[in-house]
Amino acid sequence: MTSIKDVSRLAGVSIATVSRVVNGSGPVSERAVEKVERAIEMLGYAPNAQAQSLIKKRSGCVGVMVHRLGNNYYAELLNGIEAEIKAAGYHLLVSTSFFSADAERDCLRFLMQRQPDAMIVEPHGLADHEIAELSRRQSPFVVLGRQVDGVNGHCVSFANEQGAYLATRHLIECGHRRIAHLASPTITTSSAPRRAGYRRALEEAGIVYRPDWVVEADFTEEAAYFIVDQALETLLATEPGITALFTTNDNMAAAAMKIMRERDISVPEDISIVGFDDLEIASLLYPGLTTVRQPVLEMGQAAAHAALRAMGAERAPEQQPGQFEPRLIRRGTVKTIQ
Amino acid sequence: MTSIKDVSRLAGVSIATVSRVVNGSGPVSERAVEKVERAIEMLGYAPNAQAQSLIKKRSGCVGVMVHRLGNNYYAELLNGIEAEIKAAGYHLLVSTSFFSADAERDCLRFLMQRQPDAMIVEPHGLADHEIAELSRRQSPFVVLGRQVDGVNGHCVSFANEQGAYLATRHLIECGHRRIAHLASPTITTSSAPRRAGYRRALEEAGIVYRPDWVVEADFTEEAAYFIVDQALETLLATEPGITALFTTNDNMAAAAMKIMRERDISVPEDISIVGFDDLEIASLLYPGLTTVRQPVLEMGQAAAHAALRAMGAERAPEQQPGQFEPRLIRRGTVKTIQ
DNA sequence: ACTTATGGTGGAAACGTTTCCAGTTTTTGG
DNA sequence: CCAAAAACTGGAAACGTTTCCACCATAAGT
Repeated sequence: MTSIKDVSRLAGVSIATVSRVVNGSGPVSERAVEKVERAIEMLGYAPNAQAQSLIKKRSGCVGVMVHRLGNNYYAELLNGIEAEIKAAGYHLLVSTSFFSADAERDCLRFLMQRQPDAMIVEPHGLADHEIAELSRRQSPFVVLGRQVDGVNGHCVSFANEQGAYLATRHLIECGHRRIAHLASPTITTSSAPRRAGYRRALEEAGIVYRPDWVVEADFTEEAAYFIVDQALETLLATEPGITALFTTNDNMAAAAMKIMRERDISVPEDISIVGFDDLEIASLLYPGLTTVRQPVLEMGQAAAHAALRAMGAERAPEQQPGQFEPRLIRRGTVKTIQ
Repeated sequence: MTSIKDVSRLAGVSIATVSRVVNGSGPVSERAVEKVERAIEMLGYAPNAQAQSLIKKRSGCVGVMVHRLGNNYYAELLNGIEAEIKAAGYHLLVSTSFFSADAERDCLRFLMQRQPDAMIVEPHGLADHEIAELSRRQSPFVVLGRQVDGVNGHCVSFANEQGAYLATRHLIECGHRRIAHLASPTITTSSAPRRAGYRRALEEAGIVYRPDWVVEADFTEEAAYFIVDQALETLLATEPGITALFTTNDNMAAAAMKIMRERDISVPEDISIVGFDDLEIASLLYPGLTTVRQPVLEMGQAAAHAALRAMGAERAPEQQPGQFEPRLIRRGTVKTIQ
């Protein structure tokens, strides 16, 4: 790697002068500019970003922690984040933390050691107080997916409980009373509120909540297929059987629809389904998936905006809401019965 | 931010000693270890990764350039890359370069300035010679998606021409002769070979190639929907109409299926469809999408392995093939006619 | 008791930059 | 033509580390 020293030597000027022409700071004679530029060209010199950020106090990077990359939900989220961050001239340092508090701690430590100018994290395993403490170490700090008290920064979240409530209430309004719930693992932040929303809608309608009708499946689709398959096995065996299913996300709903098809159970004729998220797949499936819209892209953008604003970026847009609200999207997987 | 100096001061030892206990290098007395550890604990000290990699010659990061994040194809690819890279103790520095040579140059420059220990890039706009030249600046350098001559590193690619040939031949074998092709923009590396494979199958069967039957659509799904809609408008209007469609990827196929449904064109009764990639969505759609399997996850892993091997990582697996081969996956979107 | 290993320690150079300061040259205005 | 201002330049410190080297003890072998 060629350094600034090589350039200064070749150009016959001092290091300071090279630095000035590279950064356009301070006055430099035309003659010197020319010599330096020629030397840079010849050597293919590019400044070492590590050395730069060591002395300036900014790295030009935003650290991002999410669970996985290989998932349409996170793809969408990252898309929202990246577009905004990049437009403001920053770049992304991404790391994943599969579902475990330890992995999250490791991930965060790694990211923070690189001195990012801001952090955007989506914690699941970490407790609130730990997140709050961490947020004090890194100034712009935005947490995605939940509101945590005492955090030194911004939180961008979604009204999961209300979303699940809307989904379940919709099924109830369509005459369903035997409604199962395909839930995500309890470590997921959205898991508990979605279960709660489901339960609230049930109880509000005077329907008794049956714990054996909420079954847990993994978030990953590959695993989901088998687990959903197994879960449905049990669910479909009960007498009288369920007439509707509320799944904790669209991917699970898609897997459930496939499994039902394989078992000659018609959706929505035999069983109605409501998903969650309204990812692109929801509109591509047949029948179109009735679901609860979570504006994932916008949430990513909001997180990025919050970070940019806190960094004092020029292009920092106005304050966004901290919590996003759900909206029911009716398509073709719910049938009105009786 | 607390530095090693703060720790050394608090512990009452020299900077060198602190460094030794942090890294477990060199001999340190038990007493000193204890004092230093207590000081680290109290201050919450973590070494500055930038300073570290400035003097050691490694950063622990692998730079990755892909086009977009918000796409199931890239999500899968990144998943493959990240899992392997992370397992070897490295982390990802990700940046996207929307389809333009300039954006790719910028992206690469940014990434390389951070002195990654290796680079994994998926170029589209850049010419071969430029990539080859770039590869000489950064030692472990792996290029994804195409084989480029003279590159100083490894290439992981897919036999796109053959894949498109298989897809088209399958349609021909099922009796189709009026087959259209929904293609990706020409800047995409996979675009030309897939068009060529489509054409080869046609000509091999003595079917005349009609340029007006290959229409171009954007890679992004949102745009795809409208463009596919428009493209199909023209395609479906021709007399005698097409009986089959080969799309350049599964997302486009999914969009096409949706559009056909909206127009009361039955798949595969009225029109057969073959996709490309075999992403998860292919098996989730109804009817299941017949497609050409591209092992995206494995390709990501292969790229990561190549990088790790070149970095001399302990956990570097054996040599992977440079080019992956296609395989036709038959599901339900192709009907045998006549 | 005298050399020789050994364990422990701190000083200082180095990594590649930016930036302050002081110095030198050039320009400007009278 | 002279002083003052402005333009330009290079030296050196600083950023937070690691690591080489030298030093001092203490312990071990003759």
